[in-house]
Amino acid sequence: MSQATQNGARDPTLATAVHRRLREDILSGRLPPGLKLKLRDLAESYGAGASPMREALSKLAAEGLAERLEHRGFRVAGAAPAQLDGLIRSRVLAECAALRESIRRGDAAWEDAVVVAEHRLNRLARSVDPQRFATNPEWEAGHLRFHQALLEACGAPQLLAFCDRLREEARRYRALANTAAYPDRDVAAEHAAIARAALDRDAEAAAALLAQHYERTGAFVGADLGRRAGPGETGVAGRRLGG
Amino acid sequence: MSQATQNGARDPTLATAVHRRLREDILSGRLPPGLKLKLRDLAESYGAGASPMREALSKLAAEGLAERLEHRGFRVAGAAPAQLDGLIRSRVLAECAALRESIRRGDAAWEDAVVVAEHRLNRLARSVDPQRFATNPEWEAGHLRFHQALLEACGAPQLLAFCDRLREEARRYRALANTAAYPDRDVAAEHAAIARAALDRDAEAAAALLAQHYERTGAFVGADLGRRAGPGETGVAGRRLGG
DNA sequence: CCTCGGCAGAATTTCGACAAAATCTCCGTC
DNA sequence: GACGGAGATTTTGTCGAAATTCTGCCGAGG
Repeated sequence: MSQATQNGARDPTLATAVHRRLREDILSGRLPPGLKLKLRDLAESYGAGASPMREALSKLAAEGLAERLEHRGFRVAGAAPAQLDGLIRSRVLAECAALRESIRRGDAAWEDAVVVAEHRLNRLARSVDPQRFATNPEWEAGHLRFHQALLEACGAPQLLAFCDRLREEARRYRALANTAAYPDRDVAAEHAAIARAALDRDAEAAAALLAQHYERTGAFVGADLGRRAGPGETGVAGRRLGG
Repeated sequence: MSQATQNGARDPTLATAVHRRLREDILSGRLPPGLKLKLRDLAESYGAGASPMREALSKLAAEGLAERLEHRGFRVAGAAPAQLDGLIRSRVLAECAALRESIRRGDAAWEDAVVVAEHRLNRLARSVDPQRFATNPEWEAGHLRFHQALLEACGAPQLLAFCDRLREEARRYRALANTAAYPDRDVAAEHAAIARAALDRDAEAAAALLAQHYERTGAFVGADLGRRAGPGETGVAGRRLGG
């Protein structure tokens, strides 16, 4: 009852609360790639001691969102275009494999879930403002659910968890590039095509469409990222904390 | 100079040393699935304070080798036959996807690496004792290298890291089942067939052979595991630390 | 002018003690 | 005899300080 605030008293332990906040700050791009994460500053900034902070950072490092340098602390993971390439490739390979298996094993309940997820996604507006593009959290959640539903029948929990992790990393790159709406694209149509192919049990077509879906976004984000950072930028330069 | 012992003073920090030892103890089966990991006992047992121990456990939980129960500490991850199924399926899907891409992208250097890895593996004895089966660490390392070499040209670092993690989890199940040599199998021939198909750029055949390679081992291990635990065993029962 | 060695300063890592939560025990009651 | 609850015990989670390690700087030497 008293857990009313958005992220207030929901976390049972300080370490998990700090982990969640820190992760959100990295994923949203508020903490830029390569930033040195000084324990003291963080502890003060997030209002926690060194122990929970350290634990949160350690977990983040295991998730790939931070890097650990022994005896030299932590830093936010780099985000160079080359790394984005590897990420996209990992995503395409992992998700296509999961999708193929899902199509092979999926039953009627899986089909229903895919249909429902796509329907709900179509009911939501991509942007909260019809004039200027501004991401709609509900649409993002629906989008996530749709892609999860597609893979869910593959029967490989670890692989699904891995796909979730890669999805989050990809979200970070999107936030960093701050790419607005993509021109010349009809994402709803792409989703519809993927769903149709999956429900038709056409694994090859569905995988190809899904791969295209991710590679297109990756190309846009990569171009924007490269434009900002310039060629040769590693994304791990030693920037300092801004606030 | 003083770093003579096998795993003695190599780790720069206590937390990483404890993490390594704890992980090895879980992977080798010395710490059985579902075991409650009490912080005090562990700290005493491994000769470290609570902070490094906690950090190691947190990392282990992120890797999937331990489970975290908020305010109730940690326990060794379960190892039920059903979980093994999911693991094998994840492995087959992930590694086959990586192998296909590796075959598609691999250059001459990749081919060389595969040939060399297979050759070296064949030069090593599977068992240190020709009479009674006892795993040869060198063969294990060579085996690991061979499978890594196969996938290495896929250009997806995250996916490769994921495959490494799944390989370790699989090793844990093998250790738990303590399966001796597999009857009616010629692993060297299986490896040779996989390598040949890969070098011939026959992605379908190579993936099929690799999948068979893992599924066979999985079936043996699963059978042994089921025989020990009995049907319905969850593998997360609350056992206590033995010493 | 450039390089090397050592000396402060800062940061990370670890320790031991404290506070909060969960589990267990034991007793009274139905 | 079984159930439920209050208190004691155990265990986890957190804090602040000490020890160890890294970083940057300054001066001596080539």
